[in-house]
Formats: sequence, structure tokens, C-alpha cells
Amino acid sequence: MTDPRIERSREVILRAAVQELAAVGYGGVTIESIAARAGVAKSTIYRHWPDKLALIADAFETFHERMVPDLGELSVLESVAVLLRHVAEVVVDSTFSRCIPALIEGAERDPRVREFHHRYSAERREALIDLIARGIREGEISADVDPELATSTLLGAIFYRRLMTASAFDPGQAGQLVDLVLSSAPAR
Amino acid sequence: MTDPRIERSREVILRAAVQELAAVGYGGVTIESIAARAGVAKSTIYRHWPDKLALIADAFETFHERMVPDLGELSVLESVAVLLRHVAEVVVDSTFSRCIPALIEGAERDPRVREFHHRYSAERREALIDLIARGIREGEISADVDPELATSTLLGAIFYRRLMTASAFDPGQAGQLVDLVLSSAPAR
DNA sequence: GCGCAGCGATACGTCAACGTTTCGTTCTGA
DNA sequence: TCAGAACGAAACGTTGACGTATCGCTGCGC
Repeated sequence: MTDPRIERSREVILRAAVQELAAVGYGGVTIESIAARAGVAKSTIYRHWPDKLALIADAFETFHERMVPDLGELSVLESVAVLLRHVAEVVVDSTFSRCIPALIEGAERDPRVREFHHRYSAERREALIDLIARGIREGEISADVDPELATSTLLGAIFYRRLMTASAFDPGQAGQLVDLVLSSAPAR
Repeated sequence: MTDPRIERSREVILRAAVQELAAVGYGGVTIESIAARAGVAKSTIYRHWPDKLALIADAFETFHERMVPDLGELSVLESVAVLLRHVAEVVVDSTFSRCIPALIEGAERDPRVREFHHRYSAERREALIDLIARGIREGEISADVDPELATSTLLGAIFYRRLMTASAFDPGQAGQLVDLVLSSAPAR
């Protein structure tokens, strides 16, 4: 059998790494601070990961929250609202949310960070694009709506408020947001 | 008179600081790299600013682009489209744009950065909120539209694409975006 | 219970950036 | 022209983080 201490160490270190990322940002993370938070010797970390980025990437891969909730038998518009509300709740306050600025900045400078930042972002986006496309096929949403643009618009509202302003998006506004963007009969 | 060398040094250093910020990010900026880029001795920088953050803040204050273009006698919807197109152009590609991730990350960790990040963001937002409110008063936009929410939505679409995805918002889509969000007659 | 592998503690060398200081040079205003 | 201010160049001490290495100890599998 494989030594259970290995898995236990890995887990506590990965968790500590995500918390550190959320707390001090991508540029601020330190192997030593992660070790301290995890209650682990620095050497133990270097036994499992070659360097800092590998650890951070691994940690994020392990602990990022999949922002796509289970949608039951709801209508498309209701599903979109539920999904957006869920995204908003995560974005407004969660460990993951506090990692986002770190990821954005990291993605700007490091191709490896960029790769998984965009990958996880795309995962959320595609769920929504598919949903809206279905809504159009089923006649619930106007065919004038571009699913891709609408998705950027819906998610954008939530992330914009979190990243660029002092007041976060209120998850209770999710329905109102859906109405604004999707329940429309374009004038032109 | 005051020595002209002072102003000349300040200017070339501030410009170099913004360029460095755009190039390597908030966490990556180095006094020495700024000095090198500016063609100036490190001691000269410390003669004018007490520390790194003071310099960065000053530089950004000096060189950030005001993303609010002059709007002539256009209709409200046309004005919004022009404004969004301008924002998109700046966000897609500009020195300022490359500073945004750095600002977001900086704002997350440092209250002073947060203060001016939010301030400049609010400047853009308020111009748009006022415009939309005017559109509602003049009957060009449905009274069901919440100007604040619509603004976050419009700007959000642009920033979201820049910060979270691999493909930036196409400024040519500005009109389509306005149609989607504002040219609506809500179904409910 | 034995041997080994994983761990904690700790010390170490390296490096990069900080911010300071010094000193000779050059530019400026009076 | 001349005193003083600003600057460039360079050296310096300090700090903090990196990543490495050593060495007992302890818990694991067999």
C-alpha cells in the first residue's frame, strides 16, 4: 500500500495553498506561508511539487468550485436565473472568489495560469451558452439574441461589479438581470 | 524659478512607471526596472517619491485614460453605443488596458489602490448611468430598465471578455450589445 | 518488531529588490 | 561666473523568499 501520510500531506497543503492565494494574492503567496498555514515543514512541500506555480495550479485545479448547479425541470429562463444566482453567490463571497483577482493578474503574466483560468471560465460560459441556445430553439428566447454575447453580458454584470466597484452584485437581482437581457423583443 | 530638471525627471519616470505596470503587472514592477526604462538613476526616483506605491499611484493618476469621449448631438442610444465602442477599444488594447489586471489585484490587497481603482471605474459608470436615465426620461428607453443594472451589464460584457476569456470584445459589436440590453420591451 | 519512507526542524547558500548613502558631474538661476 | 541644486553611477547593508540539504524522529507496511 501507499503511505497514507502522503495523501494527507498533499490535501492539507493544497487547501492551505488556496486559502493563501485568496488571502494574499498570486504575487503574495509564499511557500513558507503555505507551509505555516498547513502546519507542515517547507521541505514537505518541495517533496511533492517542483516549484510554487505547480503547487498553485494543482491547488486551484483541486479546489475551484464548479459554478454550475444542478438544474431540475425548470424552464430555460428560470434555469438561467438559478444559474446566475448561484454564480453571483459564489462570486460575492467565497474563497474561490477571493482568488479571482489573483488569477486574472496571474493569467496576464503567465501562460500556464492563463490556460487554466480561461479553461474554468469557459466551462461556466458554455453551460450558459448552451442553455440560451436551447431557449432559442424552444422559442422561449427571441432568435435575435446572440447566445455568446448574451452570456458575456449576463456573467459580465456579476463579475464587473465584483472586480471594478465597491458594491457586489446582489444575487437577488439575478431574475431582474435575466429579464433585462433575455426577456426582450428587440425594437429594431 | 523652479529647476526644469525636476519636472522633466518626474514626467519621464511617471511614464516609465505606467509602461512597466502594463508590462509586468503590479507585483512585478521594480524601482530599478522603472529607472532603467526611464533612463534615470534609482536615486533620482527616491528623491521624488517616498516608496514604490506612491510612485505607482501617482503614475496611474497622471496617465490613466478617461474613457468618456465627447458625445455630440446623438440620440441617447447612439451615444451609449459610441461610448461603449470607445470603452471597448480602450479595453481591448491600450497601455491602460494592460494595467487593469494589476489594478484589480492591487485593489484586492491595498486600500489605497482600491480607492482609486473604484474611483476611476465609477467615473465611467456614472457617465453611462446618467445617459441611460436621460434615455428613460426622454422615452427612448423603457422605464423598466434599471440604469445602474444596465450599466453594469453593458460594461460588464466588455470587461468580462477581456479579463476572463481568451477573446476580447469586438468594438464593432457595441451596437448589438446596446440592442440586446436597452432596446427591449420586457415580456413580463 | 523491523526497516524504510515520509516528515519536521533547521540551517544554508543564493538571489533579487529594497531603500540609503556617497561622490563627482552637470545643469540652473541669480 | 559662481554657488547650489539636481542628477548619474555605484556601492552598501538589509530583508525576504527561493530552493537545497542534513538529520533525527515517527508512523507505516510487511
